Amino acid sequence: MRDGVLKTHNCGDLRAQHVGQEVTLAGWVHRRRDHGGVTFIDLRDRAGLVQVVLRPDAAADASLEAVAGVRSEYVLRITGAVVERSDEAKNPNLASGDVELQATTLEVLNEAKTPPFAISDDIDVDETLRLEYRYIDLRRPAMVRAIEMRHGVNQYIRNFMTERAFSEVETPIMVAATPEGARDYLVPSRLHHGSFYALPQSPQQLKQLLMVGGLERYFQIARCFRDEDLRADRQPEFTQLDLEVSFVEEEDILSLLEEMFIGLTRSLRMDLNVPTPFPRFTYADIMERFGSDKPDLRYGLELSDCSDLVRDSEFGVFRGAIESGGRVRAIVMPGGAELSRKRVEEFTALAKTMGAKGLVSIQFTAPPADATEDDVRSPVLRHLGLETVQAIGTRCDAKSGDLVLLAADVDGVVNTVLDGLRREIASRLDLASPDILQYAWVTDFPMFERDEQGGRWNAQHHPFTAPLRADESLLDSDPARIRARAYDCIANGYELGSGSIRIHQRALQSRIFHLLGIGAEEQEARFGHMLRAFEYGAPPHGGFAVGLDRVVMLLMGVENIREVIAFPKTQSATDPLTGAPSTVASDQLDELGIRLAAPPVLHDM
RNA sequence: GGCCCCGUGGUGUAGCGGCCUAACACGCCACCCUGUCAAGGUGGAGACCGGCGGUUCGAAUCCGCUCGGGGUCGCCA
Repeated sequence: MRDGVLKTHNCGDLRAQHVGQEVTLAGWVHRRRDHGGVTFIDLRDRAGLVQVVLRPDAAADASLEAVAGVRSEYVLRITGAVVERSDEAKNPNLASGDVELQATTLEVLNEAKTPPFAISDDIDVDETLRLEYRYIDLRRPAMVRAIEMRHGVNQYIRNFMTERAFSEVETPIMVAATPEGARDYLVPSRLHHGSFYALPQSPQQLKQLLMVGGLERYFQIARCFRDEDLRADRQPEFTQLDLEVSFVEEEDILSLLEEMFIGLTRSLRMDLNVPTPFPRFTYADIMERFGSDKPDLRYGLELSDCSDLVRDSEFGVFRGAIESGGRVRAIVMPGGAELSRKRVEEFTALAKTMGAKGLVSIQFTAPPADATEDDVRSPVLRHLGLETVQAIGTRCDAKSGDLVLLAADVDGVVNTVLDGLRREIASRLDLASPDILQYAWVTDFPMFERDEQGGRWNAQHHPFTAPLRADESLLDSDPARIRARAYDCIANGYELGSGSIRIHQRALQSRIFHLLGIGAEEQEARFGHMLRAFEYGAPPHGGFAVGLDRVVMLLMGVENIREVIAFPKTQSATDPLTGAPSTVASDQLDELGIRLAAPPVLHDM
């Protein structure tokens, strides 16, 4: 950085090479050590810490006397000489620890109240308090690193995309509401009472229109908004790398993004192991093997289908589940045979919270193939018989000392339950290495899924996704079997992004809308602009969107998206710092033509 | 909407029916101390235990409701 007026150097940047120079620093008092005659101040700025020595004696400038009143987080400007410390006085724990500043003048730029919590990485502070005082929390080194990591990601992406002839295009934040998909955040219109803008869930339609507009290669680091319940990896507003390309097929998009992810990770986290090329799975395959479309692939723990082994057994729970269209599948916990009954019951309790009616356990203290009844501990040994139990153990590839857990239900429930158990087992056995970032692709998603009532079809990805060419013939006969030209990127158990090849022909798009239960009139009202655009020479195109908050989260090795967002919201979507959302004055509502159905509810702590 | 966990001085915890007019560490305040770097020494201030209502002779400790926070299932085209 160019020498400034208030400071010539950063505190954290001072090194032996600066010895002999007179410098002026400005920063915060990280710590003060008053020894009577001499006082040490660790002065902190964004770059780090440096020790300043102040000796306010008769020979010194009178300004140094102010050090007596200096407290933590005071903002100081200090001029002095950079000197090398004596060998005994060097501090190897500090990047600038070989040198220190001998202060000649001191200026208090601002005083500070004692902060509500310590500015330190190794302290565990209530998160609401951190958010209420986020401007103090951001001074912690971990937060500084996270913010800088975000910047690094953004910068890498902009360079990468620019080098490949992509143009960054901004799209509107106030758009038309889309009843499809997630709940919209709405903005009332003053000029059109009763009408609302929506904040975009993603720039999906606009980027497709950019393709029709001939842009060919678009990207944007775009803010997206979805009014749904929050999670550790979900915020109501989040940032996506949004991109769209014309004249491409799946392979173009996947290889472009794979190259980007590899380069991004290696340039920002050289120490991380990134297995390449990224493995690819079809949706059907990955669901069968892991029960999830975003499994953590740093460990195995694959699932096994045991339905055929128990179909004819006397155990009614299994038989019943299969007869009503379900299956019996299993996961193995290596070494789980030594768990007490109580510990095994914990798995059952966990499974029940995820919708399972129960969970069947089998503990093997011998290889399943030649286990006797004495080598098997299971509440259903008698119901299934030793032979079946042996067969289950063999099917699951269980070893002596392992625990097999079986869930019986429809696929949806079994997948949720076994995915949950798989994560829990991996967590207990500490199977996920923090040194690996294991990316993977998932392709061939189903095009449609039934809504909750099992009635009409919904688009699994979104209604502009093209069907696999080979499956187009099923449009009229068997929509459930149609696969979409959609793909996800996953990493370490998170969905990082998804995309698809889009429909670019009006006839096919209209046909899909019909299948989704959107009639001609509704199509015109809600999607007329898209259909019309497709009539004016829409090129084949496809794209992708990457959840950048999650990417930064993985690169920082944290498990919470709020740790990499400067001003995140709480689980109930509030901001303790600014008080959002807030009530508004009644004349503000009057202008918008809005009357509240009920008086606002004010909450106290 | 469901389930689980948490809520004690500024911060983090302990206490889990009477010994609590609440303990410990860090921080804070004052004084001492010229080389420390999580400085040190001496002394001191600071919470009525998220809120409300019950149970009990008696509650921070038990119960109910409620508010706030976190995790998760549903939800997230």
